[in-house]
Amino acid sequence: MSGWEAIRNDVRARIAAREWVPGALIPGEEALAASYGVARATVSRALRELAESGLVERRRKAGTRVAQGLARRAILSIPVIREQVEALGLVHSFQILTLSEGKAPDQVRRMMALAGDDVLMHIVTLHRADGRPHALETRWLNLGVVPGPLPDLMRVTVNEWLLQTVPYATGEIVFSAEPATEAEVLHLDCAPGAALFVTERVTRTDAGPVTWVRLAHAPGWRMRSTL
Amino acid sequence: MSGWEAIRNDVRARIAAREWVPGALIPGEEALAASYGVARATVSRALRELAESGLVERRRKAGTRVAQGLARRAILSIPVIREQVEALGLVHSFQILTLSEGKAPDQVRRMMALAGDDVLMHIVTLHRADGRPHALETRWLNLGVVPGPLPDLMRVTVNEWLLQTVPYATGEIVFSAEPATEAEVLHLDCAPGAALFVTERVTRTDAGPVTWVRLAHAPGWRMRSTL
DNA sequence: CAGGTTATTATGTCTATACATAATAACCTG
DNA sequence: CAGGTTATTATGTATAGACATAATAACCTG
Repeated sequence: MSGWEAIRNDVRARIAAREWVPGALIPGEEALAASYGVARATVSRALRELAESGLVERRRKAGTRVAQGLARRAILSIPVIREQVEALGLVHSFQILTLSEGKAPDQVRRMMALAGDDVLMHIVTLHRADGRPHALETRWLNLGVVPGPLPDLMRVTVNEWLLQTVPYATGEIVFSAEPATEAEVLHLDCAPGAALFVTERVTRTDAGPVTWVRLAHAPGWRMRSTL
Repeated sequence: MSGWEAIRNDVRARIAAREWVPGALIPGEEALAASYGVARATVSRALRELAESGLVERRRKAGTRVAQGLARRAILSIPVIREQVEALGLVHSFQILTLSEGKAPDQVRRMMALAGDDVLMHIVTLHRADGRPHALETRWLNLGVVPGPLPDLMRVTVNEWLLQTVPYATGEIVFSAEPATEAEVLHLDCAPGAALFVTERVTRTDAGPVTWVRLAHAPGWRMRSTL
């Protein structure tokens, strides 16, 4: 363990041990540096990490204090479905159910913040794990902002292709629980109204909105993370 | 915008512009430092941020390359329920339905990795937003590892008290969609089997597992994040 | 004393330099 | 040529020193 990590852990431990309670001011960088026998930059690095993880709050002149911000933070890794499935030791396969062009529904157009009445590509894909239905993907793709031609959609999923092609994109993601629609009952092979874990995602680049996708997972799907 | 941020953004933009495609090696820190006219440490800081956000991967001697790791990362902020509710402009209130001591069910004991047959405190709380049911919280609390006496549970939620008392804790969190149980139907005022967004969380300190909590949100709840 | 100006201070950033470390490439040697 | 040793290299960490910045505290001044 390198020096700044040791200091970060020590500060963490002292906060856990309630040596410094939430809201309290902890010693300045200079003082800590002296007490640990390191340079100020090293302490600074340690405290910066703690600030990024939300454990302390830092303000110029005011100093560093233990956060009483009542939030925990979790970093979610959102893998592509293939990796989700393969992580379970299962074989991933997929099947395109619909592939057409048209005007997206108003709700989708609003979430994508689409201005004109652009024509989007509409793709519905069923993902399987060891042959059993895993997730139903409904996607609208803005061909105007993706560079180059579409890939062979039989061989590679749109999502994986997008991650390669538009590697840096921002966006929003929403998680919810929704009762299975008729199409989902049919393709995911579940009971009508079954509780499905649904993620909805919009991604965009500077050039404009790229895609909107809704992923309905088969019943029993769990998304986990450490905090 | 400070220097290293400008460099981070420029590198980001050049990746977005496909000057460097996924998998490609980008120039070394020294070369970039020279081209931007800054010190190596400044470039290093910029690239480290990009590595932390998952856009590039760095390895000693091998250099820095654009990630083809097919995952996006999202940072979830998990606020306390009161803040969730107040963020919607509603008034939060809560009501303790059950408060007892006993042995937790095996499933909970397993998730908490409890060794002995410790007695835990069992607390069921109904949270309301503007008087309407918002979430049903089922909690097991390990009194052995929390310091000091319990607070006045009529005035402050266990969760907020824990965040103050045990500010640094690790844990796992699991999100899922589940059909409403009988108790949930009753207290959340929803249809039998309605799709509920459920979060399950275990937190622990060095001293041992602190708490296990299951939160079933009323239908329609959405959790959102940017990526 | 209210309101504005100035000093002070802790963090934020940057520099140049040095050495550590991990991973690869180049080199032997049997 | 296989297998192990050594050199090389890009990132990782640490250093002291400097200046920037934001926020507070102290000080005037009317």
